[in-house]
Amino acid sequence: MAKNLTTREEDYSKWYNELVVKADLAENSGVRGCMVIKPYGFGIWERMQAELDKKFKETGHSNAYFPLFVPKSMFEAEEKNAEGFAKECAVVTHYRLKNDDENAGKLIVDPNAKLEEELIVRPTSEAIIWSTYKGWVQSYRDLPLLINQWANVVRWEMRTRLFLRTAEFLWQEGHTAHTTKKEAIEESERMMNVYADFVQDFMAIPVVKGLKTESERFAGAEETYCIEALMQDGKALQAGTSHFLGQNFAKAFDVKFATKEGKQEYVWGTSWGVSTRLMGALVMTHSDDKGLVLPPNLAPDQVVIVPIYRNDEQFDAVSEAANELMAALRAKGVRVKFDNRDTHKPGWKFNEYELKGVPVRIAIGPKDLENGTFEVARRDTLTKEVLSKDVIVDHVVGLMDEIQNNLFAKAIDHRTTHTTEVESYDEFKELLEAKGGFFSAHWDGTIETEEKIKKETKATIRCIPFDGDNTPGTCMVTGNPSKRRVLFAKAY
RNA sequence: CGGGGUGUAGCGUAGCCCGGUUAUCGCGCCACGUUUGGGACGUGGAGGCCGCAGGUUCGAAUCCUGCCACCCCGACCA
Repeated sequence: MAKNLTTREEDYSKWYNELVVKADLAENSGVRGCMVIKPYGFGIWERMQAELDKKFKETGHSNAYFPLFVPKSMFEAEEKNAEGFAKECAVVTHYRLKNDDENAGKLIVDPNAKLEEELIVRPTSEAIIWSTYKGWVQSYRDLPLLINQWANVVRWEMRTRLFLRTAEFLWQEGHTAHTTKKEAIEESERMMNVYADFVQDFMAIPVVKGLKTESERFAGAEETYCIEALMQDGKALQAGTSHFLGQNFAKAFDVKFATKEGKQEYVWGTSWGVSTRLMGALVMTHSDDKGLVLPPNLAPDQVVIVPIYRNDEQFDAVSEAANELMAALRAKGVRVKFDNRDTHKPGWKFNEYELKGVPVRIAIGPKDLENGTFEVARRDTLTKEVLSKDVIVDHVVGLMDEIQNNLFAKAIDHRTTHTTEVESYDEFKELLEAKGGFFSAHWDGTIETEEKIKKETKATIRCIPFDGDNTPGTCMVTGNPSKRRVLFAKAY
């Protein structure tokens, strides 16, 4: 393992790539664009899953699982959605290999084993799920249908980066069906709020809730709700989306229900998802030049205890104190690891756990035993203090909240100082390059203007914020009337 | 998918232009000893289809062709 990370200042994107690999989150695999998520990275993802899954259950959803493959004819049933994903679909055309007669030991695709109908590897599951819902829904009594699935999906991306954009990624996708438009819209908004609460409270990442413009909307949706986060380098990252699908999929897959009055009506749908991309957001929001910084809620190990000793007697004495402390902390619900490996020195371990972002490190040595103290180091502030036996447990328990809150506060502060209200297009262009971040500006609401801005500056409208400034004004580009300010940024 | 770059031990690299002893160095790894409060030191050792496949040549890490993977810049995207 190399000793130092490239700094964010030197090369932000290199820093990110190195950090993800060196902190043991993930690595590239022998398969183009596909990553291996390593145990440490997967441990963090599992914590996200557990919390989200709990929230989904609390809001009435149940998990189910649908197939990885979607027959082409089924996939293309909802035209807009199919078109939107067409360019990035992996397609299965054959079902068998055979020995290559001209090349001993090699296999070739058996030309006689061509599928009658190609199978699309799901880039998202609306098609297969709605074709299934047709059989599940007959009456208003079957509604609402509130289903979530944890799955992998494949989108054949040209340029990939670990977690941020990979050809295969893990996510959850919720798919619901409702009797009324109002109920479906409420569901879309509810799930956007569930995501926002999760990302802010659990991941300590502040987000802006809003609505996507028509051009940024999910293909096949009537409306896309989103949460947008701002990374340390001033680029925005879409952290989650929730779609109101109207009756588009119901009509495409003929999902109708009998109302109380006995009339046949199409159901109203939603879908919503967050992915392993959140891992990228986590890294780019909190981490520093020394490595990963994890909020306590997500850290697989919240506290690590490092023993310091010169001989077996000291090790035994220190271990006893460590085990005692570990038991006391665990009793309070803190996830603690005692690193009693004799194969690495304390200094090596200190660096290792800083790289891996463990929130709190406690060192115990002979001096501490003598004085009845512990050395406590915080990963978020990189500060150390010596605490007495009597207060250590309460203090560390308190640190969990304190660090979680501090990380969120720091991220909020970064976003506040990197959100700029601009009045003119010149000012926008200048500050976009000089400063980056979010820009709150007036826009005339047309696709043409949005396109022009995107072409000229690479910035896009991240969202029309819900809690933004709703006072009318004039578009910074055309001078035409604008109903409200929208949020611009360069995005991942 | 277009342009550019890279690929040599687990990691980082020298050598490649200008083909020719046993492929360089550092980290890591293994053994033993001394060490242990911020990435220890000494001694000894192991580890290489020079990305893969062809070709040119008496001879290829080095030259040529194709392929694969990764990185950067575009187009596309969560």
